[in-house]
Amino acid sequence: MGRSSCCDKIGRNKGPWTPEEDIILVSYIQEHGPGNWGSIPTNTGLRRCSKSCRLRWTNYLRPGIKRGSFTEDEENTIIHLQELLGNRWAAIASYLPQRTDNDIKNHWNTHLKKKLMRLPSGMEIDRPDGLRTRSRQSMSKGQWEKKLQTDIHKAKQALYEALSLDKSNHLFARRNLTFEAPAGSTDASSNSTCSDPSSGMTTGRGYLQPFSTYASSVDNIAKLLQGWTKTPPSSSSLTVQTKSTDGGRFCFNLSNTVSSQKELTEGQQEFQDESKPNLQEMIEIDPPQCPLSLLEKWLLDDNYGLVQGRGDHKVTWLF
DNA sequence: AAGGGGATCAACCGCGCCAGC
DNA sequence: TGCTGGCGCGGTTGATCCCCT
Repeated sequence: MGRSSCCDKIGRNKGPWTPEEDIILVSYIQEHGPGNWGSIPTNTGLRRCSKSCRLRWTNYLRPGIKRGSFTEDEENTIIHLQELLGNRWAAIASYLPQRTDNDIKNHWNTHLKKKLMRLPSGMEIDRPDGLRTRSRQSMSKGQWEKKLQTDIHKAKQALYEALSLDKSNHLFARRNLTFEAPAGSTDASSNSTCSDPSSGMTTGRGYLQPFSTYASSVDNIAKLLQGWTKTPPSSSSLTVQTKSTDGGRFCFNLSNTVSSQKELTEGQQEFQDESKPNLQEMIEIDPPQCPLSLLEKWLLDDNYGLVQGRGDHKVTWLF
């Protein structure tokens, strides 16, 4: 007989989480930071085991999670990494920080496995960068790993250049942007545009995807936390508007204060990085000094975010 | 309109690792 | 050195959704 599950304890809830439970969990983590999962049921009165709390947070409530369908690029990355690493979903997820290992695992089992099975042996998978990779019988692992590193390096370089060009404008940091998903869109991250009312400029989803990514995640939590706030909104703020899944307009802001973070413990600071946005009916965003520096750090440090396991998704907070 | 079956995905389960004692 | 508890991970389950007949 195996040992009994921690969830088997009398009085423990099982099954789907209720919005009330989510609120309790998010509120607690907002205050104390993630980790020390065992103390959560005790301190919050949640009738959930520590594992369940951790899972709920990492797979669903954690900010920065990108939900919705996988892009072709993401799928190809997963396919290659699966070939390289096997079913080490956490390791694979570390290359796709916005996706959870559970998501990737599910997507692999439900879509990609079948997709690969349908491909005749030797069929090539198109990659957006023009490279072509043979499925199931590709180059050696070492070769592919090198190639992956090169691809990542190229992507970083392109991003770095893009940011260098845009730094002078710093549109999203200094100005009031309106960020809208098309009416009827079920995923704010998939078809969003961002416009700068002062310049009339509109950017595509690539440039501001971090916002939309966060929006899709915030959409889950913000609905639960309407009216809940810890700190008053900042005066110089960035307002982001999107439309919620039910078609109604949905606004949020993010606030980020670098100096205050220095006084926090490492664990708290990591959490602050992730969860800084105050989730309110209308949440406020300060000019994202910290997000940009995080991005810059990632750009400048080859190892940043690439070798960290699932528990250390410090780069999930991308802006 | 109803229901059957496949697809999807959130959540659970059990094992292994590791740090602290 | 062995034990214990906390946590992470991969595999699996089951509820719900969706499509087809």
